[in-house]
Amino acid sequence: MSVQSSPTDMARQVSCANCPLRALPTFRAFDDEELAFVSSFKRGELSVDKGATLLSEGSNSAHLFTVLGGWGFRYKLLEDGRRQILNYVLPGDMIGLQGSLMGKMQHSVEALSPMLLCMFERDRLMELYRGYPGLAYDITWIASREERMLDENLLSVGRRSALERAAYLLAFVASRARKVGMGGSGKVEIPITQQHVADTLGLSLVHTNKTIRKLLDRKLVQWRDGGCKVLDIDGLMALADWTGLDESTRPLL
Amino acid sequence: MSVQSSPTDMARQVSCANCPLRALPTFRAFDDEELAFVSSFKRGELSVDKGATLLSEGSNSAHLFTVLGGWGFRYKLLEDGRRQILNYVLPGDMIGLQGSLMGKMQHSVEALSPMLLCMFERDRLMELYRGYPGLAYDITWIASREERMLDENLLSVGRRSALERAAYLLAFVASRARKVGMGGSGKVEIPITQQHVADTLGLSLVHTNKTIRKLLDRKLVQWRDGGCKVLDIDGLMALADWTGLDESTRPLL
DNA sequence: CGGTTGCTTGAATATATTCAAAGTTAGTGG
DNA sequence: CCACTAACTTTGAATATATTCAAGCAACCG
Repeated sequence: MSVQSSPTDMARQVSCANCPLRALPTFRAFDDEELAFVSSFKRGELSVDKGATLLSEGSNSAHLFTVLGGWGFRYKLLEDGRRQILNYVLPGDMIGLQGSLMGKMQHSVEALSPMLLCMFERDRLMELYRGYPGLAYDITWIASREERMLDENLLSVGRRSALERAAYLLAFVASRARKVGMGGSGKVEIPITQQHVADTLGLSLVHTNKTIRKLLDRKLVQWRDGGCKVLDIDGLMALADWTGLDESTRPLL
Repeated sequence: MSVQSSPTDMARQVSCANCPLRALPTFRAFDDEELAFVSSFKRGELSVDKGATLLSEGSNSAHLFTVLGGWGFRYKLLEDGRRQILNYVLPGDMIGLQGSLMGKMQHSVEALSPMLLCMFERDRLMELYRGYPGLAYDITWIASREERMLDENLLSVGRRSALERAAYLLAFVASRARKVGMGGSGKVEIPITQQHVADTLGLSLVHTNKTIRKLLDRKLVQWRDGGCKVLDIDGLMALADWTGLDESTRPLL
């Protein structure tokens, strides 16, 4: 449950070519020209504490981010405070794209742990589209991937039982985390509270607690240190009738 | 509840420049060059009956479509047959983009009424990205718009009460329909059954029926001819605490 | 130590599902 | 024109699932 975050003494700590994320097999290789552009597109790094609001609904953010490290989540609120968590954001994910394309943000993003982000300027997005069609295609691909994850989440909230939903959620987040090297060789530990789980599944806190208990009893997960340690992803997947994300590699901007 | 669909005697019935949809104020104006490319990108028209499956989960469709007329919906199934409707598709919407970008379809699309679609070849998508960055941007914008709608749907299914959910759904679909000229000067009639509503809201058919009854009692909608006539969109919006899609204009491919 | 945050529990209540059946409507074929 | 069917809507009752309310507990922090 740790994230490397060092004080921001320089505007540019990690060069894109040496980005540790890019070395992971999940991400497709970029050629030199693409890498050079992405490097120049990068305007700085942002590091935030756990609990920080990165982007908020209704605002008109001038930036676009790629997560370098840490965990976060996207959510929406109703007037009276009811909250729905839409998806989680992990290293390699892009945030703020919706806002960059369409003006105002329609959702908020909050950090679940300390986070380190790569910052891009939305104004240069058109330049990317003009000069780098391959990267433009990648951005559409990334938007489409988010859509696919939302489809799955909606299926889950709409049609799975509480137990299946919880199993799906934890398997889903843990398997995404694995792919970006979180948890290393051991088990993934997700830094969420049961309130976050409740707000993702569309259930009350009390009922979520009782549902998670069943997963604990089956030894599929452990709950500790204010987080969830996922012991048996395959078991969770079987319980939820979920076959996993069938991604081979994906782009990293 | 009618859709103009004439027999397909020619491969190309409507030229893009004269596309009746394009004339609507919802859609942004395209310049001649863009219009010429879109026209050349178009490979034909597809007209299908109510109930037809346009795209199905797991398949590897070679095509991309824009809806010219009629109603449809996107959905996913669980192994045991439980169905979740993810979103509705209306004239001006693009379908099959996810499949085109990422290979296999992860959801299915079915026609709710007779539909007329404009067909594009996925192989030429890269050509579009290379030669027409403005259109490439538009496609990303379209993907992002779908994501935004899914965010709203997820908020609704996860956090709204049954009554609020039903009100939101009908207001949402009706207001999208209005924008593309469906219903003309009168009230919008949505060609869905209560089973569709149930599968969208994540509720059982029986409970959905009892919930819709409350909307009927409040005279917000009427149910007839196997469809829903939306009488009072503002009333539905107020009930659901939903402020509407804040779109000005959007691209039409 | 006192305060806060997060987890846990039981009981009362509310919401939603399942089961079973019947009514309605439009369409089909005799 | 009528009987028959299929698809959709409606209803009531029994049951299951989930929420709310109300406490209490454990860990952590200043």
